[in-house]
Amino acid sequence: MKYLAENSIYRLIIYHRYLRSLKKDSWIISSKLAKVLGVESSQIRKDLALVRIKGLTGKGYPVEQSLRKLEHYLGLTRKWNIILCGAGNLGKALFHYKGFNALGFRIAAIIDKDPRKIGLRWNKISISPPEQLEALVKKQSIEIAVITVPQEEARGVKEKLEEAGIRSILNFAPYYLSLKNGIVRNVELTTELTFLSTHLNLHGRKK
Amino acid sequence: MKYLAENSIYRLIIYHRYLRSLKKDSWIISSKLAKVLGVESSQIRKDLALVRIKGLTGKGYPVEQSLRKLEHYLGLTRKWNIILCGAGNLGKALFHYKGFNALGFRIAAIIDKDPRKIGLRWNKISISPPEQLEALVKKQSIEIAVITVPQEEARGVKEKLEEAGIRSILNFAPYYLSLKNGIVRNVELTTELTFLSTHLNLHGRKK
DNA sequence: CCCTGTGAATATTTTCACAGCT
DNA sequence: AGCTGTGAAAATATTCACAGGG
Repeated sequence: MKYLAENSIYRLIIYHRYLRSLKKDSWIISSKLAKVLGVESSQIRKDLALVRIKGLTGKGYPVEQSLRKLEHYLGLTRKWNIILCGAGNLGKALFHYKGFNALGFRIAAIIDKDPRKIGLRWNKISISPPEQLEALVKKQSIEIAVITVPQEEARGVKEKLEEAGIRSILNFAPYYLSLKNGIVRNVELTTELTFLSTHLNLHGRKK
Repeated sequence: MKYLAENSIYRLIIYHRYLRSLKKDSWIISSKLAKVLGVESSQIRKDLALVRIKGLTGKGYPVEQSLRKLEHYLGLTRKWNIILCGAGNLGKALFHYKGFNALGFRIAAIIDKDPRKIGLRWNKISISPPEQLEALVKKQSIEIAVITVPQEEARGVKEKLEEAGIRSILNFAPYYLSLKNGIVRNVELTTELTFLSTHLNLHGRKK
């Protein structure tokens, strides 16, 4: 399967989300999508071509069929089991976030090292101690991990996940992680806020 | 002030975080930082040169002085007031997240349209109705907004913020936002998870 | 005519390679 | 000897521009 650049994947995900909001039997033209993302329409056409989405000249792209193709390439035609590491405020907020079930993502296990939390249940999923991480990953066929532990524990958790064979991590801890054999998406509140402060700092006062 | 590319800003933020974990009177060499991010050391040297951070040949970069320079360029030498829009689970988790206070970020106002939440206080900050958004922004000198409302409300909130003169938004709602005169960081759980599923889907089975 | 598909051109980002300082 | 600073080269990403299909 052809290599997709990170930027293209990102845009394809946005297209997918946008197309889901349209009527299935309608058509969408590349320049409309281009405006959503603020890029040239040729960029959209190239992205779509990468995943074999074909348009009709003079007409645009068929929404329903394009959605199916996108789902296929983005891995959204199947279920993905997730292990949530860290049952704090953020973990809880993510757990209760509704949006991702519709895309096939399901939190199938939760771990936390706080003995007061172990044994508690969130919607029938019980919170387990870190020792059970590997067993849970195997038993529940988990392929994705979400880390919401504090900074100082992030590295240890990552190593445990690595040993358990996890190759995809979404990390919310303020500690930059990477995986030799896999991918980590580091999402960090302070990084994002600092982006904003930098922009205000450098370009903020004009106009 | 010189233009900084988005990627450079991102890396500078990571350097900043990393340097904060080092002893102030120590030195750091570019190849060490390079390993953290998985890029070439020349990249680091170029990034640092962009913000006038100078190293000593054969020795590296002085940690303390580099930190100060980074703080200056990243806008971390002053306080930034934030308005949190949406007092749900995610809003609450972010509100209680400790890490960003140390960098000068402070949530100074909270709005929510749910009448049952209005008037409640989180650590002395009371939850206000959306009608007060503009007044709060003005009175508290707020320059950054964090959106944690549901998808269907995101656009409306953004427009209110825009009218109130906000130019920097961190958006957690699953609705892609952009600002004519400003910057939006769109952070979305399902987008990030889909990134991971895409990678597993395309490259997952090898090795 | 309107819009896709795509080579060619341009712009941007990253890496290479090495001169030069201490 | 060890590491910075930086032009030059290479790799990537994006836009331009237009041929061609319905």
